[in-house]
Amino acid sequence: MPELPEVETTKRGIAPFVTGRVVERVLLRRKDLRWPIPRALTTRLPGQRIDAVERRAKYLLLHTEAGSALLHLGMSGSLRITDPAAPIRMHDHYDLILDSGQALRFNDPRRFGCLLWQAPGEIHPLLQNLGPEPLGDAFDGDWLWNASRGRSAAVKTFLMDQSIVVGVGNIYASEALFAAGVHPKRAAGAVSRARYARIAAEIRRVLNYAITRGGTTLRDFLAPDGAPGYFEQELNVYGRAGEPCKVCGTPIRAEVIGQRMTYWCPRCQR
DNA sequence: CGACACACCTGGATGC
DNA sequence: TGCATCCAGGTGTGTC
Repeated sequence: MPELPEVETTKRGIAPFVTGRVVERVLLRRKDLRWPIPRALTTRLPGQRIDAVERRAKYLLLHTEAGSALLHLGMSGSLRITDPAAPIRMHDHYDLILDSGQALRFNDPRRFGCLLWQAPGEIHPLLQNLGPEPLGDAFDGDWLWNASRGRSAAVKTFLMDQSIVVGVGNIYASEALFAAGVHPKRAAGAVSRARYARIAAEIRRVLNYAITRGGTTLRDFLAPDGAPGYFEQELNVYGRAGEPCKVCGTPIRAEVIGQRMTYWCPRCQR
């Protein structure tokens, strides 16, 4: 799925087309994705103007006076701006039809994404236990260091915990740890304050750089204009098992850590 | 509370 | 070519 850079790319892609537009109609082609789609999407959203688009963690929020549509792309979801009359493709699950004559169309083969509703003045339960934004001011090495004391889980698993810091998924956790020179299996609680400063800085740098490249396209992900992400060409370790490290030439290792395939250079990362 | 296994779902790649 | 198997960008839930 889309991690933070892909969701941010999606946000930037749709914002100019949906901000200030009125949702004329919500067309659902199925009644549930990961969870049932609440009635509010068809009873409250139509007729509302989208005042702003926000990304929080890997979620997107379309804010209106009556409440906010809460979207998640799951593992394989993508949003496109399209002509509502454009042919429906396999796994096109819903359209938000706008007063501009265009539609925001969601496609998601695996249906791990969701479409939910947040009432005005409320914070949806899914957003309540999230850690800080990695590109925001509340996130730094000291935050990670403090949060990690006494934790025995692998540092890579720790970084992917959305209650610690949001937006870092399986690709960027491996990439940031490579950039920081930290072995992904090291216990989170055994990583020094200085090394967390480096990890935090590399998370920021890698995410920001990936955003400038339009994210990473491994198979499904496309920006709302249909463009793939180009960060794949910049991956140093993810998906490169057995290939030489771009820094030292040592074959990249791969192993499942915390149920997710993890990649690292055994020489550059300690 | 933390750590971990599992579940959800489809499609593409791989191997026989 | 056909079929079985494995793997995939996430994350809530249940168990210990």
